[in-house]
Amino acid sequence: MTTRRDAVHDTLRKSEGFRSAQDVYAEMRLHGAKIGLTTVYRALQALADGGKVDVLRNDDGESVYRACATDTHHHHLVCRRCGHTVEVAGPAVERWAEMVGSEHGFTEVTHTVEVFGTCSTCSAEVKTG
Amino acid sequence: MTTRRDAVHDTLRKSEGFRSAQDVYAEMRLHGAKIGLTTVYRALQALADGGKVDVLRNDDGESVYRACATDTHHHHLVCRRCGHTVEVAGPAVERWAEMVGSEHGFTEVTHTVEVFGTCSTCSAEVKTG
DNA sequence: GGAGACTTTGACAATCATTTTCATTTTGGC
DNA sequence: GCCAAAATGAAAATGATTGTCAAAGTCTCC
Repeated sequence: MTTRRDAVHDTLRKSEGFRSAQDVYAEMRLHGAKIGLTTVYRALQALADGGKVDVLRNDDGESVYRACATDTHHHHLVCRRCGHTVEVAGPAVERWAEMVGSEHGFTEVTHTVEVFGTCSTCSAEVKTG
Repeated sequence: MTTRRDAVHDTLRKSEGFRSAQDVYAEMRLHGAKIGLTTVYRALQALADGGKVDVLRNDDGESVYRACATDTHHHHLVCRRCGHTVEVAGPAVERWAEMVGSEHGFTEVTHTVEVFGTCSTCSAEVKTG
């Protein structure tokens, strides 16, 4: 029985940027889906555990999710106004993190890197509007 | 009247790694300080706003704070077991983030970079214990 | 020294995302 | 059809954070 989980995954796929669990839930209900908030949370966690979606925390500390195009390790460049997200690979950062870690004797080094900015569309709007 | 705020700041200074607001509050009470949870939150926010302390989110989504040695922009290498924290500068990362942003037409680019690992002390413990 | 204005404080209630609980439903195998 | 295991979801619980508001502290001006 993975219908619900698939539905959640589909909803994420159709979204441009990162969406919160509450967000996904609200959208699914809007489109008439019969699903509970609990299930959305569980589906999202399962997808994240399985590496199917990426998770990060927004400024409010909420978990936000995104179905990413690539399976490989990558980071995100997120517009802080419209949420538009670009996936970026950064071999330089990977190497840097590894190096910094080993320099200080740390092992099993992982890292979180997120880049925020204002995308061209939004910065144009700010100027005109 | 900045006594409380200073007290909060002092408590942070005495700490090795990142501490949550609840944590700081509990510790201050332990040491006999008469202070309210609300005030700790407010003090921490004020300090963070003023750039006096660094904030990040731990895996639980809690805000954690740290009084850092340097005023300049830097990142952290945090031991995921003991919380031991090393401040690291990473010009390479700064440049990378800037580059990635401008490549995609993003302006006002900021970034968050945190590196987690297991420090030498802890990895030794894991092996023996 | 004291009055008044303004800020800080803190107990408590309110919020809000997330998790837990638990009874019901569904699915799959037999 | 029937049973066991997994999935579902409504409602309650949790827990960090924020808002409220009255009491207390601080400062200035007299």
